[in-house]
Amino acid sequence: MQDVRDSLTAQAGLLSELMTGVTRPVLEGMGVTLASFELLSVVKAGSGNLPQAELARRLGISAPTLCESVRIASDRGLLVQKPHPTDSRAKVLSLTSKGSRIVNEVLKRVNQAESEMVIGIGDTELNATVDVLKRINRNLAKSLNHDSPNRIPTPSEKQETRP
Amino acid sequence: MQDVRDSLTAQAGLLSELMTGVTRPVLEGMGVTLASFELLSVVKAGSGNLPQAELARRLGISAPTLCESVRIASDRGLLVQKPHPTDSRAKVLSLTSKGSRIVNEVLKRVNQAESEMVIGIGDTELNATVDVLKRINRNLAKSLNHDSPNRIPTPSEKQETRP
DNA sequence: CGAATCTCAGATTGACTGACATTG
DNA sequence: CCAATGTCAGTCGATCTGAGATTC
Repeated sequence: MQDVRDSLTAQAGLLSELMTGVTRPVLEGMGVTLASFELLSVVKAGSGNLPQAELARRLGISAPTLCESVRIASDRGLLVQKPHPTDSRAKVLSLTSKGSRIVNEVLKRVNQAESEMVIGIGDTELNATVDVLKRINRNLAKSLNHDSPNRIPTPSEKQETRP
Repeated sequence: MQDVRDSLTAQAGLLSELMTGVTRPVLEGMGVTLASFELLSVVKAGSGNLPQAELARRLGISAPTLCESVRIASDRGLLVQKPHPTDSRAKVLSLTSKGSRIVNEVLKRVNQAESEMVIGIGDTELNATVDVLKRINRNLAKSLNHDSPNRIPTPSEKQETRP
């Protein structure tokens, strides 16, 4: 039966969808879009010392798009741009207290939802599930890299796709 | 540790992302957007006898958005509109052979990826994983309905949110 | 008459490519 | 001189809300 594989992707997709259903109302209540929140998250993860180009890479968006996102978040007082300490082409981003507060608030709500969602499920089962998902993702990533080299290239590794 | 819960959502999200990474290049190769493909999928699932309003509900988009999507897909010869047999307000959609061919092609590629992703994973593990995911989603859906009634209402169940 | 279906018009969001100045 | 960074300008795809015509 293909049903198992099929519902595996379906259930994983549903889980993701439900989780964004958790974050969406929280973000709306704070007047922040999902795109802005994702930006704030990677800025936080980068501890305020990553240049915009690297953040764009991590978010999987283009530099101009990030630039616009930064402008919006900056206008709303969620983050600030500072010159890069050693490379004066680059700018690094860091969260304001307001931006930081928003990220923490959303993460708190997400953690709460994550606690609720595993009620009645044992640690052994949970670990086994995560393990299987990881193996599946490894397989999937391998088969992706195999027949479609869609990776986001870091700028130093450029190659001619066609001469 | 919260790591287990945390990586659960992360891995589920990654799986979804990787799967869209599978479909995207196939769709691009056929000149079809993801939104169009999703429309074609639900049209196929509805066996060509669902009115647009119901399709919009299933896709979670508004009627005008669906109307526009239909126009695009119709212009490209992927589906056709026909009058509803009994309700002359409504129109039903059905796939053209071209639209049907595209859906089948993408599904074939998805099935192939799904086969590859479970290599080396036993049936028992797989079934257990799906089972856990289903339970998690049930918990999550319950907690969502609880503190934010965000369901898409079918038009006959309307209620005043505020008088 | 109220409700449902579809469509048109206008606005918004988030992404893209291309071009450009500045700097490494 | 070439590569990388950030930004501006223009465009596009997918969504929304509001309004309207038609039909149940």
